[in-house]
Amino acid sequence: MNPNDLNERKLQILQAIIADFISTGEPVGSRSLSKSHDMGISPATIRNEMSDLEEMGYLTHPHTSAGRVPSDKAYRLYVDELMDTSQLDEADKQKIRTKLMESRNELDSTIEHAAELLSDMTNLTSFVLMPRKDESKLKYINFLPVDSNTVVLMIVAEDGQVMNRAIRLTSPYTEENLQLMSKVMTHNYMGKSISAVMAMDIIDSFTNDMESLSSLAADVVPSFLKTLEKMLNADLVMNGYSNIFSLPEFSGDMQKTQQFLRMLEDKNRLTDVIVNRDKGVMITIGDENSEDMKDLSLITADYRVNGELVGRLGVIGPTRMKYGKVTSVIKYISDNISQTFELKENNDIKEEIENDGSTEADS
Amino acid sequence: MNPNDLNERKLQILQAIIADFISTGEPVGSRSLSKSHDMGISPATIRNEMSDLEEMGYLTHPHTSAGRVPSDKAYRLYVDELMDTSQLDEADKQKIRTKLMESRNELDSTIEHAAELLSDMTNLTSFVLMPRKDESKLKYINFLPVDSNTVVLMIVAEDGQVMNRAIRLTSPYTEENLQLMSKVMTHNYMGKSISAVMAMDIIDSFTNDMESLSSLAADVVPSFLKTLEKMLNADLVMNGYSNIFSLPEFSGDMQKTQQFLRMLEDKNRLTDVIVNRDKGVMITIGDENSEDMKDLSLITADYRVNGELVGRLGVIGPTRMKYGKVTSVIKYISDNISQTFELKENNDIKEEIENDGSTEADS
DNA sequence: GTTAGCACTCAGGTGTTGAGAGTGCTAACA
DNA sequence: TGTTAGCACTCTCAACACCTGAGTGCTAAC
Repeated sequence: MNPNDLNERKLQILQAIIADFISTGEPVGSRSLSKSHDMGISPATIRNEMSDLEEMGYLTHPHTSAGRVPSDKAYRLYVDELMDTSQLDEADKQKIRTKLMESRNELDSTIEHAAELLSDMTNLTSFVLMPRKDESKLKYINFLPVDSNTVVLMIVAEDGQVMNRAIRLTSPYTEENLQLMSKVMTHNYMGKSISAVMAMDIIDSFTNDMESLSSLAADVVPSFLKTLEKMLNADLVMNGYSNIFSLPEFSGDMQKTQQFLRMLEDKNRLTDVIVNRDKGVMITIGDENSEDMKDLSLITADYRVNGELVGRLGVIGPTRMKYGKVTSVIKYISDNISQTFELKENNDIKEEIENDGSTEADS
Repeated sequence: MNPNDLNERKLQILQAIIADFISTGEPVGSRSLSKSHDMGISPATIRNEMSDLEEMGYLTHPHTSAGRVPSDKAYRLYVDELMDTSQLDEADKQKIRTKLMESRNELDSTIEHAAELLSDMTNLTSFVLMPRKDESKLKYINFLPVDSNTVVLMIVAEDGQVMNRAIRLTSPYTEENLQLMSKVMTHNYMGKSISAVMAMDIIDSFTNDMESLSSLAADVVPSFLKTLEKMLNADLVMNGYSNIFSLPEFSGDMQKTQQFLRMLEDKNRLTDVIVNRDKGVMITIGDENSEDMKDLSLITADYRVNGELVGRLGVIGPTRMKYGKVTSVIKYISDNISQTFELKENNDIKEEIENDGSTEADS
């Protein structure tokens, strides 16, 4: 359990095995290990140490005459103690900065770009959770006429989120009713959080107090609720799901591949898993995950907008992944997003370059 | 070429081969054919006919001692002349109607449901193109303040489409400037189509005429253009991409599967292909498609909203698919969407059921 | 024109075999 | 006492041969 169980040499051997296995995907044997990493020790000695490591649960054996493979426990140790998380060279950093800068005025595109970068640079499947809005407060509700029996519901929240949805009415409306409806709803829900509004008994308040609106309300309220729900549901953007085909652990095994893709297709489930992870950089390996991801690893990190923790991004792939590199990439990207969307006060250095001095506006 | 080249018996045999192959996926031989379809003819005779059919290009041979497989030309003949497009039983129809009814007030969810239905019932990968907006005209443009350096741009079109996007400004704004900007832009672009606005020289008009807005404009206009572009880009919803794993043509062949999934991952390309298809139900088989889809078939159909052709839906899968069934499903779904979103005047029969008479509103 | 018979072909499954990589154990060594 | 060489043993994997079943094409008879 305790890494202190392992003497220096065991640690060194374990690290070498993990490094070799991560880069090749093949079980590593004592002989080849003693060749590739010159550690002044014979294969036989390595075998003895390996045998110990296996007994301690750090290594496993696919079959008698195969080399050793790191266990989830070994990866855990590696991630906690051994790996190098500063594996990004300047070129990689530059690439990330450039791509994220391209769209630095718009959160949505930035986030899409982040997902692309993430899957490109790790060669894994990446995902980004769009900003969460649980506690965002409603600002106003508006109905726009479209045609004789269609209106658009528009919900605007204080944090700038706008959500809209076309609604077909079962009975005609009047302009006045529509405006009244907008006013009443805005009045009722302004400043309240989405979840608070959803908990209210909305239909009733209309049938009781505002009879002239009750027919319109009957059409509109269900859509209103659904739209609120949609605002709550964090939107998951994914990228690079076909990357797994280039990984040996999948390319031989159709069933595994299918399982993986089916798992990804269940976005709700995946969103759930991601939402419920710890803050900060979190790495879960193999059986630390739930059953259906028990031979996958998940690495996630948060990003902030205006200093507030709003979203999460990460990758999913086989337990054999380049933890060091991947973690560095994720960290760098999430930090970069957070910085880009820092409060204005804190980053007037770079931003002002674009601004050629003709500023007239002033709040 | 001409199906009239084929006498009654050849047609019958061809149809039988296609039917068998579609349902099993195995090359069909003369002997097994004479067993399964009793057509009072010996295997030897069938062999002779098959040989003729092969010479005419309707059948191929994976190798000497395998059975026959229909060619793309055979499928084309089958689709044009032989297949039965009324293969939906009442249960299927019911299922479609029910699911689409669930969300009949909201176009967006209806369309998502349509994609789900389509992939479920065909066991293929389905896609639905959201309503197209090339010619929709702008109604107004609005900017909502969010925080000291973020605003939300909101574009509303006459057809009820609303698009919004958060913009971070490089310099502060004033409420007045924001409102002025909304007014000016609304005034300039109201009633113009999206494509027309995109063709205009927007930045210039601000730097010349409205100096006080030029700094704000510099921040806002690029995002405005990007947003318009996004409104133009038809949004593609896909479903059931992992269905292909259950098909024998893929489940043996990793490379083919990978190719298929990579093709699906390039949404822009796929959208392009779908947008450029003919109106109505269109079936393209194998090499009738572009190179990268040359052993796939594509079936698409349009749906209308308020009588206007707005979107398209369909499936993609191996050339061996149940053309009759699939076509029936697609047709039924697209008709159903179109009906559900018919102009109110034409479908007051069903709709009124939900409406319990307390209608007060009246246009 | 249709059919039975027959020689021929080929993919795919099964069994065998040998090479290669690896382990574990033992005995000798420093 | 820890380290190492040597060796027997194990297991996978690729190659090879072989067989079977399904199918074809051709020919000759009906």
